[in-house]
Amino acid sequence: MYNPRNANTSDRMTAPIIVDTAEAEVLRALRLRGRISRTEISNITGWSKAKTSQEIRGLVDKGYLVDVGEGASQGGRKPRLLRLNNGLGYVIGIDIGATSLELALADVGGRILQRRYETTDVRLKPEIVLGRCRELIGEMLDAQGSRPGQMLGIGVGVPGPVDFARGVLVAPPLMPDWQDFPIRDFFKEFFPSVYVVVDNDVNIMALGEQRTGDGANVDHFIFVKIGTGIGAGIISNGKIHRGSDGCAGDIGHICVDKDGPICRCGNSGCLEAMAAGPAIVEKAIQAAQNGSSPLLSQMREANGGILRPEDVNAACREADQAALEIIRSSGQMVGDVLATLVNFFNPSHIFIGGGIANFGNHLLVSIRQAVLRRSLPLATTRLSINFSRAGADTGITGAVALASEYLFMVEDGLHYSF
Amino acid sequence: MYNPRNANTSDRMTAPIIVDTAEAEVLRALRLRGRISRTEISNITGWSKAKTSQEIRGLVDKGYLVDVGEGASQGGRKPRLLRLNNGLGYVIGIDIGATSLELALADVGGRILQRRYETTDVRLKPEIVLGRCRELIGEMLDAQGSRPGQMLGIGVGVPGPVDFARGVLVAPPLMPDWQDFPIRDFFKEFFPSVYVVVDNDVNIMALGEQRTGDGANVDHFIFVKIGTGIGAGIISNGKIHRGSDGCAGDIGHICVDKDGPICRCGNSGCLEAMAAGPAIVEKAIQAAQNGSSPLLSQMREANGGILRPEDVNAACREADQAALEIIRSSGQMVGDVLATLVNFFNPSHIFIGGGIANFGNHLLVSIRQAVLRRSLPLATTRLSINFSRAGADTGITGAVALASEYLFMVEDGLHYSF
DNA sequence: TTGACTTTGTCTTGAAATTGAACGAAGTTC
DNA sequence: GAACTTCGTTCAATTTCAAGACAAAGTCAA
Repeated sequence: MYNPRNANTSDRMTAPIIVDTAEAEVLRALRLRGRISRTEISNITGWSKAKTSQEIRGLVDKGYLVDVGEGASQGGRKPRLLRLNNGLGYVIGIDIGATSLELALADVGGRILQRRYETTDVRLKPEIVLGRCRELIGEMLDAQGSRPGQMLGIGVGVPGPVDFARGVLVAPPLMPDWQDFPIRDFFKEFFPSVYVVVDNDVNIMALGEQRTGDGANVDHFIFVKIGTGIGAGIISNGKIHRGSDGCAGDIGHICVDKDGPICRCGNSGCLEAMAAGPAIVEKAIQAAQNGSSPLLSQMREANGGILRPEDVNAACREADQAALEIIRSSGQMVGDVLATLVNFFNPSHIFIGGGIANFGNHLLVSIRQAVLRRSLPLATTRLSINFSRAGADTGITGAVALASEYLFMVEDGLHYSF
Repeated sequence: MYNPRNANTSDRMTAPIIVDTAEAEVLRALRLRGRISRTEISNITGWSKAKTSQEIRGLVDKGYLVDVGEGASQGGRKPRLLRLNNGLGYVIGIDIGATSLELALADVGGRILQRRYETTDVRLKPEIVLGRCRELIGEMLDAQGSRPGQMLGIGVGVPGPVDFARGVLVAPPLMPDWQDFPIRDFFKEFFPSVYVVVDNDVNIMALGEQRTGDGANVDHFIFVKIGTGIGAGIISNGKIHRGSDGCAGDIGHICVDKDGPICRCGNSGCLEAMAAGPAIVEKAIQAAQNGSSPLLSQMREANGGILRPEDVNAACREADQAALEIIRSSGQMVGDVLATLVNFFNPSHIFIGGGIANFGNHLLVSIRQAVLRRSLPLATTRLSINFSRAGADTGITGAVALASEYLFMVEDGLHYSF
């Protein structure tokens, strides 16, 4: 195991672009709109036209903003629209899953320009997995014809509890070798001028939903990932709620049945052990064996004795009763837990994502039913529960968003603008 | 029932004292410390000594701040300490419980100067209960020798879900007649220049814990009230989390046993129906009847056939096994729910308050055990679970804190300073 | 006691930040 | 095509702010 005493983990994140408070406000206004005129910025910030004009000239001179032509007239002279200079450089998003590795190279506006996908095993040593990430980053930069210094930031999502301030994993059940491994420094060694942000995989999905999905402008929502494990990303007041130890949202090990099967965490009857991907497969195999589902049995034989969650999904589409019951039961367990969380947290939206998220409406309906049955009416009348539209892309989108989140930093070091 | 169409509910709260951004910063620094020198304010705000001096002169001239003499020397000239001018006026805190009414008159610094306590029945019409509050406020002001205009704000805590922005109760199970009743306007009619803030009773307890209890400087905590009902106040990032409909923290109706007794909310096996005061009494009566606790039986006879939660508590102190088991079982149910919430929210502290909160360590120990057994180690290693030190005073303290919370308002109307 | 050194708070002054108003450019509307 | 709008810049006037000088009050050690 990695020895943390040898690590030189940098507790302080450094952003590549330092701006002053006024510039940060312009950038914040910019993010609200995407493309924006000077007059609009003046209205949003409350500054005089003179100051706004001057501030923007500074930002354009530094190359952070570019003029992108005229906008529609409001009854007078057409405004000149500005946006972030995409030529400023690139950011990298990395989504590390239990069995896969996904990377994207994007411009500072968050538009993805290149992607890489590979299968891997996260139980391997971090040097191996992250080393491969470094290689792939190099590949993408080369393909982009990038000059040194054009890569500005890296956002990494990992499937385990993260101490966000230090950027390390803490007691990750899935990947014990990663405990306290200084992910940030590992990348910084190769790309010294780049800042690196590490977060939980579900948190980045929530961030992705907020930035590029239906979570925009939603104050309070929960993003639930159902895949090999189950986890939640919490947006409270428009910001990720990480809790006091950075492990908020770890709902996979909530107890749903005291007499349930033993989970890998040691307890019995955890939500994850009863409703996530492996549990679904397990039940499907039983159904295939005991003859209650000839279809699943047939699929299993065709697959060489193996069943995957996708097969159960396919069986659902064929209206296979056993498969439907498996999914319905998973949805109900997830929904029962969510009902508790809805009463407690009162979000306006719940987004479901992860590998199981494409399982069509059977899953969604049973989740909704369970939540509505057990939550307070006041909390559910305006509650929306839906799949994340970004689907399988939510993770990588969020990783890119995480990277661009900390691109600009206010000089006092306390507040992040973007 | 009150007809909301006739109401003229003012959606916008108006604070009696409007300050500019700079003044608000001084007041914020003041709240951090209580009494503070100009130099300290200069350090906290980052302003030059000149600006600080000038800003404070303005606040002293307006009468908001007063000089309270010299502080201890730091090796040179003694600083002159400033604090909020308590002579500025009074605030009123009102804590409305299911069966009781508690009011306090405090100075703007939150120091309670007078108190009133009465039993009532909250199921009565709001005009009756709130009318009595108005009378008691008048009494206290008279006793204080107050001039008109000296009362600045009222903070009201009510036992039900509150739409905080509008200051009205929404679908309150305990008090249906209060639905949409314009509490704010009811007081404003009598005290026109006063602002009124209404919030859930548990939220104000959380606020009280944050202001005058052990919750100071704690970023994320949950305040759990166990009394006639069970509810939670959530502090996320130092602020009350009210959720998207204002009903966050309503954990009393989380299901702990699908086959449990019917709750007044209509569902079965709610935490509140199984572990709160009435359930404890119910179990105690059974124990008294079936002979498993001679002590409880004896107490019941002495009380004229009635048992109260306090009696069960007293029996616990006498090591009565049946009583201990009742409390242990309540604690475990509360703890099981809290375990879920700890995994989800990852607070660093949980404070237990309400009528059952004086039940000594038996309750606390069983809650702790249940939480530790079912929560993630990472979330519990630094978690503290304790009774609220303020005890029975947390509610009224919080109501006063709520009133003083919105005493000063920044002129842009968006940010509250204090 | 005395003299050197600190801390606190005020005041003055010059520099920097910010605004208001004027103005030209560019469009719309009737 | 005249009158009115909107957009953005320029420049002088004003406001804001910080640095530094200074006086007051106090500590500390010889």
